[in-house]
Amino acid sequence: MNATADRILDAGQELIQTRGFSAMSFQDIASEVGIKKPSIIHHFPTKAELGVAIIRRYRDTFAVQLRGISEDPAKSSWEALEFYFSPYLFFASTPDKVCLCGALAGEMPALPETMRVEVKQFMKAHQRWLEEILQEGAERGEFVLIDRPKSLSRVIFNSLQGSLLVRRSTEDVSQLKEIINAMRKLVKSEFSIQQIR
Amino acid sequence: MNATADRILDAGQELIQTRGFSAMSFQDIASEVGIKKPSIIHHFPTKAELGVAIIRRYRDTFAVQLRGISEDPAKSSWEALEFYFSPYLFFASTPDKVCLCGALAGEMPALPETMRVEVKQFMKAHQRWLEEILQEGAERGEFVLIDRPKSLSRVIFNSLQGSLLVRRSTEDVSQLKEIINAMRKLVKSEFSIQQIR
DNA sequence: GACGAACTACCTACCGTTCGGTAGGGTTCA
DNA sequence: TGAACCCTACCGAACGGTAGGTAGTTCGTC
Repeated sequence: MNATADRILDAGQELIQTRGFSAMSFQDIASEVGIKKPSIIHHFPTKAELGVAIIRRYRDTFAVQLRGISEDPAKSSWEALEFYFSPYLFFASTPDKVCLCGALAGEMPALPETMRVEVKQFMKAHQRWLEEILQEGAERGEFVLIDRPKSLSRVIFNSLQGSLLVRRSTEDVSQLKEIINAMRKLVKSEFSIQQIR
Repeated sequence: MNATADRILDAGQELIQTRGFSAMSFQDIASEVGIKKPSIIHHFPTKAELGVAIIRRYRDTFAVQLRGISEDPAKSSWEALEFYFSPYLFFASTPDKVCLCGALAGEMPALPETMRVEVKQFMKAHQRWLEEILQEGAERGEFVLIDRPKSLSRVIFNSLQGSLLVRRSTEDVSQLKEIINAMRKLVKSEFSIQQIR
């Protein structure tokens, strides 16, 4: 019983995450939703405005969920981190989906300026969330960080984004799971250290 | 004094690395090289064939250079690893360039089948190279690996690819340098371990 | 309660532009 | 003489977006 505008956003997001913004057309969305092309333009006057709306909705829902966890004192930092991993694990279970911001980052120079602004804010928010989770987990003693939270959050974030990207080009579907396992170890220092200089 | 075909490949590669294959047109290349559009088609009959030629050339030159290092007994595994890092560091010094295979991986579902095959081989070769470098370095005692070479090579490869991607969306240009420093530490276990379970 | 204004949602038909690609002619040079 | 190279002039299809119109709903006013 979704409104048409929502179904347009759904179809558009799906197409961006699988094929990319440049390769997605109004016609593709129209076919998916079951309406005609100008009807989409009725709801979102330009392709750029549609793109901005998709990014904002995605970021907002993610932000709300994450804030819900971080502000709940019953939830541990570990649970927050696992929640942060969960969408990546979901994407990895699909044939070709990647994180929305990763997909858009891949075609930044081709995006309209209004969308670039949104993507940048999106990226910043992601890195900040992750850094806060690590920082708090370290302060609580849940994590034993192998490096500074800022540096570590970048390694984790970039690895996850890269994994989704690389996974598309390898038959190997387990790659992201392995990366996430490595990241779990990274924040708990569970590696079997052979030698320390 | 390059031949026209080479200049077409140069311009095409540059455009893929900055804007992507889908967003690159024959007209863009023609303008860059200073010839007309059909002249490009004279050298490369279809866009897909041009794409394949660009990937093969890129992969071959990289493979030759890397083999030259790995087969030179005077070169250490550390030097091989640094050589592997070097193109990423170069890309990071440009405004928007990413690794060719990373750029293409981002639009895999939109690529012609012939190109997808090449990209897959490209990815496999990269991961194999890196794994061999790590393996050999560990056997020589140059590296002290914090995890299995296969798992570690994936973390490194994905982090590097992800860094180039993410860097486009952040003002922060130092991000890739930090990642590479973290990776250097990762293969030498130079982290200041706070606690080991 | 009746009625017209205004609005939303969606449509058909079409615009100019750009896309990848084709046909065929002219020039250069071995 | 003929192959390699580059050109002008096209093509059909698809692109984002516009113009104009038709239903159906909402709402203020008498």
